[in-house]
Amino acid sequence: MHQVTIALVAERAGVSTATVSRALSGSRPVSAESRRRVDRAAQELGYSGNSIASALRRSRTDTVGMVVPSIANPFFTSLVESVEHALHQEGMQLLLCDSRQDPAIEGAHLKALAARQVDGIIISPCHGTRSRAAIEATMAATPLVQLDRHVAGTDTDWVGVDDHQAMRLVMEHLAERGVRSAAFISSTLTNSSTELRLSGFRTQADRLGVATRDAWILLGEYSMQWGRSAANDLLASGPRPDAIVCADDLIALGALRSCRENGVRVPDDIKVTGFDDIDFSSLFEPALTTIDQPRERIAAEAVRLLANAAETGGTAAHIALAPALRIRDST
Amino acid sequence: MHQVTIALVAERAGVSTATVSRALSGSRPVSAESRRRVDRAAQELGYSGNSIASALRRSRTDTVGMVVPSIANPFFTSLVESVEHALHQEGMQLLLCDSRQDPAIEGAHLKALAARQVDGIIISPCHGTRSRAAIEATMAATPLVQLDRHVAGTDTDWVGVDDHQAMRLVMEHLAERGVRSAAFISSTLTNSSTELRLSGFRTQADRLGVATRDAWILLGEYSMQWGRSAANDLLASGPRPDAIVCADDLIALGALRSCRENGVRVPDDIKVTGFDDIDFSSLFEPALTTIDQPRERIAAEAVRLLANAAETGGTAAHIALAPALRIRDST
DNA sequence: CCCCCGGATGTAATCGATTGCCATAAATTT
DNA sequence: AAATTTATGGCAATCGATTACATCCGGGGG
Repeated sequence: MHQVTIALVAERAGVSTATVSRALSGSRPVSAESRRRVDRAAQELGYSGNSIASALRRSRTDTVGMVVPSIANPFFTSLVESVEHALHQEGMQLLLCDSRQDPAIEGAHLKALAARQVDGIIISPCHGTRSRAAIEATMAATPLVQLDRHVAGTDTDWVGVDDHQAMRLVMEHLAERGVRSAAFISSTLTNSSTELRLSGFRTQADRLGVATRDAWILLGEYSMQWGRSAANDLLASGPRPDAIVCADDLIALGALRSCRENGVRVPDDIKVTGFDDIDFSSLFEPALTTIDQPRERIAAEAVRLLANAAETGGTAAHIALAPALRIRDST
Repeated sequence: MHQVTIALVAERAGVSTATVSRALSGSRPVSAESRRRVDRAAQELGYSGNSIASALRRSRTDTVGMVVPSIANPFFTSLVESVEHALHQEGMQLLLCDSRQDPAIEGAHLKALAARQVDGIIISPCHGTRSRAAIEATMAATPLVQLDRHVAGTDTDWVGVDDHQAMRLVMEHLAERGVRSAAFISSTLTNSSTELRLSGFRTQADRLGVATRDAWILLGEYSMQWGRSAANDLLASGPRPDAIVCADDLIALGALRSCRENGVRVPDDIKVTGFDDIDFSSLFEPALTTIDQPRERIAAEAVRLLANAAETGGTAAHIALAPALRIRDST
């Protein structure tokens, strides 16, 4: 069966292709009579349009590309979901790419997205410095906004959460609960949010008189496995802190598991906090105290920034949304 | 800055656009000299191609669309991830759509994907009957494969797991563990896999002499919340079964939680099984006994089917892969 | 010495929708 | 009644890459 083209519709409706195009898109007024005939012809032929041809002509694809370090990480999953919803509302679609924490794959994805003429790119860079070259090459040709994290030295829009503020909420809450010493489990990654959370932790610990020590700063990766093994090490050796502050929920859930395995009671013996408020966190036992990132809003802002990118060629926007503390049973 | 076109490259290399196209795509031989000049010119100009134009001409987009009922459901998340990987290997990209369990949204997505001339569509239909019309309309124009579930009466390729076989593994395992009665918590959805799991449960219970009763068949939705509340009901009233068999891991995790809250010990007082083997299942306490679906292979097969769809116009393939039982602490 | 063949290249048509520009007709103004 | 505006509609160029077809060249065979 052959593709139903606008020309076919035009012929059947007894009008020109121009009129068909106008009738269907409403880009210019068309007589009621014409519209009716076009609609009917399109209906009868099952015309559904060819957005490729349309995209070529308009140089708009109504598509945005999104690149995340790992689709399977629940935090990114829910960002992807929110972005998809936001785009769907605007009649746009999502090209999803997984960089698998690899700057080379990430670069390839960015290049492919640019070649596809996407209207914009939303990216959570996988590396704090090695993602830079590809991002800079891409942003020259395509509107780009960084999500959650951003690469040092790049001048693009960014939307995320205020990490320092978040750590302040966490630490003040712990201090109120009587915590006098705390460990911090995070990732070795060098991206902005990872670094800001660590520096926020240090700053607030100092400010609130919460003791830390170098051996209590454990850097690995964002995963339950790492959280579990890091907490195992922590609990096995030396004095035990009053609290374990984790840079994301996966790590925290791993830490909770380790505590249980080691017979350390949470929150009585030790308090544990996470970051992200993924779905599982509230359903774990004990339910995890964590920072809720306003994901819907982050996604919506990102989409909005891309939509406006064409107009405001001006300076890059940095939007740090306010985090919220979700107090649960782990503290 | 203007788009760098093939014409620009041609001019700079001192050859025709035809030669540039041939040199870059290798579609036809080109002299070593020409190739060198073209490569250099492309390099210098930072030419990156316009896949929209290419797609229009070739009527291939190197894109497949994927429609899932819920991106956030960990099982679908991991299918999405696997599909993305498989596609990336083939140099293709993924347009991801979330139908949010709504046949209307699903239909709109399918229509949009068809209009975008995707090379193929991978869908997990959100409804057993109401997804049918849209799927049938779409499959006429675009290769389509259903994943995991399929809609009754549609004649498309399908890849999933052998649900009956899976239930047999679960029930035989439980019977071996001495289970004499079992409840089943599932979803009200009417899609194939939901129904096959239920009928498989019944068949195997009969065969193995495991007692069931109507009040022990609880249908709600695929979520932890439902699993928890269903198990609460179950544990609150009447005699308690030896085991709770769940139609997916989310339900099972909710059930596990309910057991703990109700002071029912797992696996001593009651055994619990899931289905899917999502990442969290092995990290929960107790770790969940469940069915591992070979997601990578499901994804790979789906992509392969789409790739071959053009050639084999023949009959639809139904590929039911073998499930594997993962025995853990919950039994 | 002429013809044929195959490799390399160029020219221009093509994919399908959009839109600038002009034409026509009807409505309104002067 | 003439002039001007307004409302519609059509023609054909256009987006950028691919490719059918034509061309050109040099070498081998007759």
